[in-house]
Amino acid sequence: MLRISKLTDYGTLVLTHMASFPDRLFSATDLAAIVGLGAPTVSKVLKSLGRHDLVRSVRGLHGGYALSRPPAQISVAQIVDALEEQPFGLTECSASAGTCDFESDCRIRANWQRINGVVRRALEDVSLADMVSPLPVAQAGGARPIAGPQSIKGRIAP
Amino acid sequence: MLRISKLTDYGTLVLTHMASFPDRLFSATDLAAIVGLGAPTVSKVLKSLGRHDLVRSVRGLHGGYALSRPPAQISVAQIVDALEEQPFGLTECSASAGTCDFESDCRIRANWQRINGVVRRALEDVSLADMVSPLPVAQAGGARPIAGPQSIKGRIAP
DNA sequence: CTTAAATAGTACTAAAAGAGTACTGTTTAT
DNA sequence: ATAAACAGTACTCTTTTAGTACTATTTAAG
Ligand code: FES
Ligand code: FES
Repeated sequence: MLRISKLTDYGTLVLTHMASFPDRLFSATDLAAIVGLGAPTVSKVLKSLGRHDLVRSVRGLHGGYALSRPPAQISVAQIVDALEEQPFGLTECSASAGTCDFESDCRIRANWQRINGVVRRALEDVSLADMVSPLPVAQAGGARPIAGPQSIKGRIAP
Repeated sequence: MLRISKLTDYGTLVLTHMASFPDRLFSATDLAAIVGLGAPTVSKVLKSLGRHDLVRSVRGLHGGYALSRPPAQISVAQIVDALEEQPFGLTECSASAGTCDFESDCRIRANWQRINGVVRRALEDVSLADMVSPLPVAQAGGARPIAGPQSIKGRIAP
């Protein structure tokens, strides 16, 4: 429905918080508490982010996660790529080749790919650094967790 | 997963074909055959498009559908609005107010709304007229139907 | 060298969304 | 009167998403 998945949304939320304190190590449990989500969910998100080298992990006692680069070098597009399963693109045919039998004769595929390009550029243009400090046009507030059933649960449970 | 729904994709496909012959009346059955989809599905899409005044319908014998305005005045954004259920926006909180308890303190909501704006503008900038004739950067081919299980079915069945 | 606090990985279950179909009603030219 | 076409509704099946559970591995600290 032209939405990013909730996990991706959670990812931006968690990373945005981490970007406020780059270099600092956070345990998944701490982050979950801060952000108001369930610990297993945050854990899942961080593991995926780690596989894509957006965060680095330290195992063992007193381990945790930290950003793997400065916030300015992590874009929303990279977060989306890390947490969405499918390849980027608004339609299946325009996202990856070979999914449509009539690709070669497709009249509108090129247009969708152009649209995809614009959308992607919009996501690339926003970095974590932009997320913590307000953008030119926008005004920002404090910290904030995410809505939905599990965030409420996560909020109630310790 | 950052995709438009298949129905929306079908909508662009059907409308693009109709845009090749503006003012002409097409029955849902004919369009289904042309485009290679199931008749009930195309019917469903056209009904939704009609409710949003993108096509006008003529009932009764020899009835059918035609574009309600010139192709240049119908944007992809309008098609998306007509066929997607949810309000426009990449995240739930940024799409509509009141879905998140912590909206007032949200640090990244403004940024998502800015991203939404860019994405929406990209969709508004492409019209049906652009879809039939290639855009500056792209080259086009002939006609083409859509992939997937039901398109194959629609293709096999008369 | 044992323990406890962490991450890593995998797999499962349940809920939501999406897609397609069926059926019944209404309109209208012939 | 009939048949072709749109209108509306509601239902079922499938796919995707979300969340959780469980087990293994790592490592600082005592
Ligand atoms: S819709 Fe399949 S290639 Fe264009
Ligand atoms: S995530 Fe809910 S308002 Fe920002």
